[in-house]
Amino acid sequence: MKRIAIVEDDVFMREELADILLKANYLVDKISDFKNTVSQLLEFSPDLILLDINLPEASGFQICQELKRKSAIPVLVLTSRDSLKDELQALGLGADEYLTKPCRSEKLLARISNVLKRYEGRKNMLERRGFLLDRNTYTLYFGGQSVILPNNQGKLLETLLTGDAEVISKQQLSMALWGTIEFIDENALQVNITRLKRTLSELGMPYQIVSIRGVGYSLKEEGNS
Amino acid sequence: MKRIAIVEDDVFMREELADILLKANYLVDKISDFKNTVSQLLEFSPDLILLDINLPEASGFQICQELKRKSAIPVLVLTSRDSLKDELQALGLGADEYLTKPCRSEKLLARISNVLKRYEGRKNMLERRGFLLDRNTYTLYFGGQSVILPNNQGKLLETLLTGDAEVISKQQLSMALWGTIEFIDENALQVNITRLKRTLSELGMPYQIVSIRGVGYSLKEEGNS
DNA sequence: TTTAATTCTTACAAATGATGTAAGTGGTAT
DNA sequence: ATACCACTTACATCATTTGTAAGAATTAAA
Repeated sequence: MKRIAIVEDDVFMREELADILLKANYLVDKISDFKNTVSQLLEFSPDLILLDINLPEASGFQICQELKRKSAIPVLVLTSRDSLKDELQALGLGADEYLTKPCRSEKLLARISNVLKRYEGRKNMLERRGFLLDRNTYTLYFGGQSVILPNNQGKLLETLLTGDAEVISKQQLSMALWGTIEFIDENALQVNITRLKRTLSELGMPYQIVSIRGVGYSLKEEGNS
Repeated sequence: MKRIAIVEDDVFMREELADILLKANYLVDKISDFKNTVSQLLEFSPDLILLDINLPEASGFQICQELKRKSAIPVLVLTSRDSLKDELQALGLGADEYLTKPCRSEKLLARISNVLKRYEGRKNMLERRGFLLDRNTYTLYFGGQSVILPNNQGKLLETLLTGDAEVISKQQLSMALWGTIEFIDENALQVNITRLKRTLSELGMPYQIVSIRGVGYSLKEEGNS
């Protein structure tokens, strides 16, 4: 059963949407506090997000942009602002669908299942910063290319990407590779990192693995210090 | 530069659309004969298809369905029939987008580039009959699973799929595997076919490779004789 | 039913690729 | 200057892929 998060400040509208979705057999997460909307959403990690544009604290546009940067959850913008400009902006920010209220519930449901179908089978796909990584086979997609990463390199890239821009400790990486935190073989880890570095640079990726002395590694955009 | 095919019987409308697309820097293929629309389209193999529903010979719905069965080209249905029923049907048949005429050109272009972006990087993805095969790495996606096929099995499945339901000769398969038609090693081919069979059945695929005595092989749906 | 052709199965060996190990080089902070 | 940490390279081991070969099973026709 799919989970859908509703981001909508109007209580009446929110409940109506929730009702429609529940009747269509979806699980519903309702957001009512718009302070840390994005972190709340990531916490829920729904299969789809219904997003209003007019919100009290932040703009729906900002939320959409931030969501798309941090996750691969599909976003359906549902708003009463029927302006072409808004629609273009929303789509430009990566929204997957733009619908205007009022909207027939059948239409809404059709669009929702259309979007969900699009993302079907991408459950084990990790999409971050232009990377698309199959967490199962470790096939990596980037800029029209595709490469199969060896298992170890795949695990490393996966943990570096999910850690999201932060520094990843050697313990974490060791855990990902060998499932244990004891007796870390620093050298083996080192060699595997080197191999991943080589693979990424051969693909011409604008990222590079930076070592943080005594701590671990971090995946940084090229050029940034 | 992306190629877009226009399937629209109204000449005035067709030219207007072509004009809009050309100005937006797309290459345009115009279909004006609606007898073998699908084969014409597959011949063109555009990056996207603009499809009208009301057509003289066949229904746009049929065309959409057939297209989606035979190819992975995105279809944007653009019609003057503003009925929810039509929209639901079109989306149900796999259309990627449904817009009603008249439509602002900016909106059309935004939706087009949205759909194109969705298909970006899927250039070397072969999508047939529920299979999704990366022709580069031979990573196979099916029903939420993903597996890496060994090179030979990948090449075999690729040729079996692109040959589209027909019988594929041993010559073709031999060509795909070793790049030559001379000195076909029937046994080596045989062994590789067996291996592919095993892989597919392990994945629980509803297809099976049937041998056509003296000719070659064919990929058939399970249960069909 | 018998026979010959074709297709299939299985096991094995060579080639390729992934991984850990080890020894030595290079860089950095105090 | 020194000690520590990070990096490079080469090599041995292991797993996987692939062609080969020999024999079993299936099919079609007499």
